Amino acid sequence: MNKAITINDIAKIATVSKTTVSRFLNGKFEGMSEETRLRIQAVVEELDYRPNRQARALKAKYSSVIGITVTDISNPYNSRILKGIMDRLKSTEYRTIILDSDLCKTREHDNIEKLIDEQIDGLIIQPLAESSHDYAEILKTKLPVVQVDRFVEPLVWPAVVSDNFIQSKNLGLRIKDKDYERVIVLTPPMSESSPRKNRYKGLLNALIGGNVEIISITTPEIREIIAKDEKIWAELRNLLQDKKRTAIFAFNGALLYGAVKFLNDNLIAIPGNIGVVGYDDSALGELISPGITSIEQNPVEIGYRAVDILLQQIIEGPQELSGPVPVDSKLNIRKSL
Amino acid sequence: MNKAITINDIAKIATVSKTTVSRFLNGKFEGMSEETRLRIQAVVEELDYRPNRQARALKAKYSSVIGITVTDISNPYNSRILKGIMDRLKSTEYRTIILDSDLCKTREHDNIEKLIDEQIDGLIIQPLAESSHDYAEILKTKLPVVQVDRFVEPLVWPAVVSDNFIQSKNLGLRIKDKDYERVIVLTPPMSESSPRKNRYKGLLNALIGGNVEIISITTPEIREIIAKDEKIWAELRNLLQDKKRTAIFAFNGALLYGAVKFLNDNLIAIPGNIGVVGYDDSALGELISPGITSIEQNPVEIGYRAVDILLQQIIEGPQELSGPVPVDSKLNIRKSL
DNA sequence: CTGTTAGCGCATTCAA
DNA sequence: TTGAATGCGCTAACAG
Repeated sequence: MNKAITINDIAKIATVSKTTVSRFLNGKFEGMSEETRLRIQAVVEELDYRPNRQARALKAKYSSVIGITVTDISNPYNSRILKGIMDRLKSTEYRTIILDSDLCKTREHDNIEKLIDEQIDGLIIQPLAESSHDYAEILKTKLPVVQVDRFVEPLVWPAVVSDNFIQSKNLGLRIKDKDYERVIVLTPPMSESSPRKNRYKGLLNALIGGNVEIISITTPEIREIIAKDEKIWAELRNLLQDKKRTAIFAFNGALLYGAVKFLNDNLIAIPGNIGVVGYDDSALGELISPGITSIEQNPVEIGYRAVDILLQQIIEGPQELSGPVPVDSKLNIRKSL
Repeated sequence: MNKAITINDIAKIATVSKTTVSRFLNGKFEGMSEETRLRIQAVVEELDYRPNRQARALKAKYSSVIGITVTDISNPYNSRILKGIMDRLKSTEYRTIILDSDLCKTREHDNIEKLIDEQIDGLIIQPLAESSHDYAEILKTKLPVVQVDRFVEPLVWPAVVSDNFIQSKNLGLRIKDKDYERVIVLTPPMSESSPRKNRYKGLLNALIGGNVEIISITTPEIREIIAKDEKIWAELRNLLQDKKRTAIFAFNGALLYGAVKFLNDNLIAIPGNIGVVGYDDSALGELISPGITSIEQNPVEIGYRAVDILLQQIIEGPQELSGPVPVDSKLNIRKSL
């Protein structure tokens, strides 16, 4: 950090005013003689000068940083959303600050405040709260926001999410076709997450009026890769006592893997009387015996789209909102159901 | 962003000078009357005042931000390192800026420059280059740095890494015990990564002087979850022609899963004539039939330790260096080898 | 086409 | 025990 060189140094050496250097730095070449431009450029390159971003942000009132809150950064699905975001942003001026809420609403709240303190120009949020009203600290700013993966209602910010309803509906149809008498849904609390709600609705929509029974087991939020909470599996074991022909539908990868493990451990063959299916965050379903039929989302694409929408908002101001932007997911049909 | 309140506002309302407010904010209470302190405190809380971080950083020459570069943020192993880092940092003043090098050295270089521009107080790096000399832009600063997962030599910065040598050596011993005639190592280029080198060395150390042959297949860097590059598997198929009793040792999760998939697809039963083992980034080995014997690292712990060491450096200045700090990994013995 | 001037919000001398 | 003055590095009127 040897006495970083500043705009003043450049100005002095190039024998121009710092205003002119500033103009140069910001690409405002209109009405600047080619000669001075080249002169400044030479000095800048020579000294490998890099403007101080804090100073710029302080003065200019924009920071070129995008804030991001995710529910849990160690979740492989989330980390692929981040990949998409960062990849899309790499060719721009924007930096990101990523904060992990660790599935905790209080922390999410703190994180948002921290990000706002950071004078971010835009926010990408995977919301944890139940309603947009819970985000008063954002609402009272005019900050451009886009939601990813989940969204809160009323829909005041754009949202980019998987096509949960459709895909779960298709799956519901498949379950019906396969003559299951019952489906057991494994999900963390639905009230807190729009995808879960929509997955449930899709399933319901496919099964309504038929004679397939739907039961849900509501689990805690899962942080592990394989859900091992004994209570969940005890409850499942209980339900399975009656030997009904049952499809188990896990709403996330950890529960899906947990279910597979449970069935393995209990030597319950699949797909026999019991079928298993679910959302596969790690995309490893094909390797897990007997081949897990699963829904594979496209988190990288979600990240891409979110950035596009956010930048558009930042540049052109608020846009029309017409419902969440769906990103296709894919049903990988394998053996387990 | 409705006209954010500043230190001036606080000063005015509390009828003190901004100097005093500044002192208050920085906890310099020595020789400040309790009365003014309480008065300022009241106003600050009342207005929910939050100091502008850019201005503070501009003036104070430190930013309270930690920069991080990872090779690939979507890698579940890396995302767990990040989890550890962020988790450890949450109780501190520090923020993080994470940049993804996407397995590309040029991008890593750019990222480091960007981070330095950001006036970071410290850097956590998962290095992609081959030597510390490749990091001239860091070396010429006095920036506190700690390496995670990998390290470059000569060792000029602390490094927190898995106990690669030991664990691979143990594995080598196991391979020898199981009477394999040959081990085929699946790895991306070793020159670029200290863990790979040390895993190889550990294996070698266990096998040297015995009569187990070691062959490596060097693959490209893998970005997918399951390595599907046909060239790799064609080469493996070729080697396997001779029906030698072979242990396949994959140096990362994607290759491990790729190998399992290859063997599945080709109906090669494991563990029979062929055994499989490897580093399991996703920690799903227990679910993959027939149960994959694998090495499970502890990336979260690596993150923790890295933060501890970095903060110590930031606060107390450079510390003695005595080799990389090892973090225990674990050999999960299952069926595949 | 370019420079002068005036801050942005804060921390830090130096005085009082 | 407190304040006035100064400047960090930059951008943006407003002149010229």
